[in-house]
Amino acid sequence: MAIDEKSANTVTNTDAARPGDERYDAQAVETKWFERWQQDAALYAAEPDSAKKKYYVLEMLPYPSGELHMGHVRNYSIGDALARYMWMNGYNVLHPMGWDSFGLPAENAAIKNNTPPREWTLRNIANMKAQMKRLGFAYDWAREVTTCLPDYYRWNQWFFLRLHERGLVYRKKSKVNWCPKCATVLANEQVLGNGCCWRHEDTLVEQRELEQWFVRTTKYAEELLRDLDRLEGWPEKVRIMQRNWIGRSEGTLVDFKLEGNAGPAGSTINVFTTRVDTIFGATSIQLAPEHPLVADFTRHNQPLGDDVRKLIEEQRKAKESGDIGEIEKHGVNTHRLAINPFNGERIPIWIANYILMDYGTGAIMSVPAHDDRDYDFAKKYNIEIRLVILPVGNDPEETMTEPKLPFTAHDGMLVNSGPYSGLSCADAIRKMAAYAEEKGFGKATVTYRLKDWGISRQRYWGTPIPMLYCAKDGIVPVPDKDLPVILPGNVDITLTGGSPLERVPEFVNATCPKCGGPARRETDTMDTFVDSSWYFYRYTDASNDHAPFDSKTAQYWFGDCGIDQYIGGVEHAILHLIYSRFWTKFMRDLGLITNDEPVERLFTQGMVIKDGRKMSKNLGNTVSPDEMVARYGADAARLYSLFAAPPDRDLDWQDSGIEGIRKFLGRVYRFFVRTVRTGAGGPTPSGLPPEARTIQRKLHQTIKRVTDDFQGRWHFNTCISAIMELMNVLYASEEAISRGIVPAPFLAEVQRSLVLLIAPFAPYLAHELWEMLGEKGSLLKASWPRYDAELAKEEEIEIPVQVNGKLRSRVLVSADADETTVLERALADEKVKASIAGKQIVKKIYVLGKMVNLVVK
RNA sequence: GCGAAAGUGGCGGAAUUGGCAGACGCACCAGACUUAGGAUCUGGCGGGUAAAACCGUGGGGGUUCGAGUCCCCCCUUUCGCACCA
Repeated sequence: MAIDEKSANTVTNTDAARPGDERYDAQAVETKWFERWQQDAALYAAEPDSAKKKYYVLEMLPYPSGELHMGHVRNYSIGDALARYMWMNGYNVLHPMGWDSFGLPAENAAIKNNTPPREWTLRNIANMKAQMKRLGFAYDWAREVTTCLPDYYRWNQWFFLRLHERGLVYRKKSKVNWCPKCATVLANEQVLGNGCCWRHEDTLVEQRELEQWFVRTTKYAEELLRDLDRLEGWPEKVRIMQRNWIGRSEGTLVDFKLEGNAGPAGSTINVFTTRVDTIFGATSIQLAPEHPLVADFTRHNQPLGDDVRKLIEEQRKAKESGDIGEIEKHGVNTHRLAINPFNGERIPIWIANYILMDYGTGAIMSVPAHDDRDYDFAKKYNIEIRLVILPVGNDPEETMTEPKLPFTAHDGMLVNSGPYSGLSCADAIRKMAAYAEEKGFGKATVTYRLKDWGISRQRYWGTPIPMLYCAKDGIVPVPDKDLPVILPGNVDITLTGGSPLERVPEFVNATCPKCGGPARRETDTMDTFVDSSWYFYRYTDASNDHAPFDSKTAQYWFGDCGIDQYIGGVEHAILHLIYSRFWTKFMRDLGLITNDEPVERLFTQGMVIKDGRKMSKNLGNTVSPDEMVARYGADAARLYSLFAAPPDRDLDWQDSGIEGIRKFLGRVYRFFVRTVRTGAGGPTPSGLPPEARTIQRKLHQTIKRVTDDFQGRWHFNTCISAIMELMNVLYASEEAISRGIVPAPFLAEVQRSLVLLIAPFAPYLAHELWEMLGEKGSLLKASWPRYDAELAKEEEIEIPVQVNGKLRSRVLVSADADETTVLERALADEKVKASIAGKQIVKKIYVLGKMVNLVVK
């Protein structure tokens, strides 16, 4: 039946022959409210207001692929429920949305459909925005950020210039994936497991060295690591992942001189080790195949050069296929010697496939007795294994006896180590590092796994890097006044080689701002992670055209601790969230903001699974939000995505489940249709009849459960169960209600509270019911219901009685009954009597309000 | 290999602090209403039994009056990291 205000507000036919026919027409109701909401653009607007407490709730912005998927719906349903809850609690809520709209898929789509990336992207945005609006998400669209538009990306360029001024961005040669058939650069994701191009499955991808721009994220490595301890509102999992990614490692750098004429005169091999205490046990040096010295060794040694090339190839393949770590260890002996600076010993220099050039110094001292990998290698090539650490421990049997090799524990004692013999490992590390530093051949140091961030992309659809190359003045930054450097349209992005922008003379040819002569523009664009590193600051002041944002405004919304609640997928635990943290620290040092961290609380929601696998287009097991909205309505789709599992866990999508939610919404609606009496307000009378008291108790229990979950653990699935239970109680009381036993003002209070409770989860239905109740004000401005602990209390409770820990009976007692009374009642119970007959009670346990346990013998 | 999370009915899941295992929902079964029911309302629903007893939270031990929850060992799944020197 079609819903209009008239019929909804009328006392509905309780004597209808077929009560089930009062069906909830979700489409009609949702369309009505959808249209109303479209007419009020400022519905969810927020402005800084020092009189109110702010709350910044943010969901990760989507890539505009064209369609929302269920993962999005779930993510935004969580954030929207929270935003609405905070609104109803009187907070000044900032809840924005935007588009992470640069990136490769737009270029692929352009090639496939012959559509310019910009057009394709903006069309997708329009579609997804419409989907979001139809789902009823309460975003302040006036703050929409679209990263591919010049009013946003000009500030990427502005930040790039600031980084450049501070030496935080630099140029370095680096390897990129290059497909000879495509004649272009590939992203890592476009290189298949077998090392071939995704478009040419028979063509091996090559590595090419190109000059690229790097952001010096490592400058903040220490702070990024240290501040992780402060992020108590983040999942431990994410903090661990970031800690591992940063990969701080304390150790010692030691120079080994080359003997005789090995290598260029006076050259040394710089080794990084965390175990300098084992250096007297070093029996070889191992170099990464790509170590710079290797070229010297192979220059006049053809066979060695061939072997090294094999090692390089092996390593590269293993890295690409992801099973580096499992490949068989191989190496070649250079037959050169290096000198251990601690004891003057000559040890052979090898080149090995298990040494990585991009960690430490690309060279290690090999101590087979005390390292698993070195041990394997030494066994294979018959290199000496020399024990220099003995175990010391609580067990005298083990102490100072020869351990099973390799012995890798680092709480032992040194032996065979000259003057250091007898020291503990920890002491030896300190003393040996100090000695190395004093003698000038080494020092204690810290290395990180974290690398500087390469941001150059040989791609079209990204932010142009604002740099110029002048024959006379070299590398020259574009002056601020010339920003933005606009990304040209009408660019041929078919894969014919090189960066697409190189083929646009109007773009490439520029004038040097220093000398006025001709200059060539940088044709690489920025990694899209730059866009998402600071977008949430832009939301605070999205249309600012003279700065990325106003500092004061940003300060209001970020406060000291950042975004109050950030919600997104765990797949962004590392890259996006490390870059964002870096960018925040950089902006703080720039004086733009005062917070040290961007996000105070982070919530990572689980994936949406169907038929046991992640929902994805490739697997063909997707569920379309549009279809769900058309069949069940937005409320049902949202409610189900919250009901089916706790939000931090994976959600197993079942079509039959959403059906159940649809029924529930109808049940709520029908209850209102049958029971709402207009003008039934007024204070709830005291001394309610028992039928009403039952409802009141359940109501207050429900408010408590839902409120507690919002405040704490966010298990919205149990919130919704609680509301369902309340509905069940109301249905059970329907006779009392229709007979007028439940006082009308109290019933009105129940109805009002019920609407407020479901408002964060099912806004369409909530608004319809709110109106049905005759409420005029905005539902978002209504106050969240409060519970009264006294009213929530049960008057009578059922106490289970156990005998020897086994449930034997239950007794009903008043809630304030004391121990004596409860035990008396328990002992008087027939079933209890029967099970303790002939036995002696040795102990009586009563847990207040919980249970009785009688221990008998 | 290292680290993290998880394992509960036919299914999704509840049990927040050591205290009635299976809330809520799906599916299923029965009843009511009905010209009709794929609507609606009500009831039932871990295994087992005539009813009880008894058994039951991946497996095995343990602590406790009492364990899904705590401790030890093991198995499985998922995720992250991984020759990181």
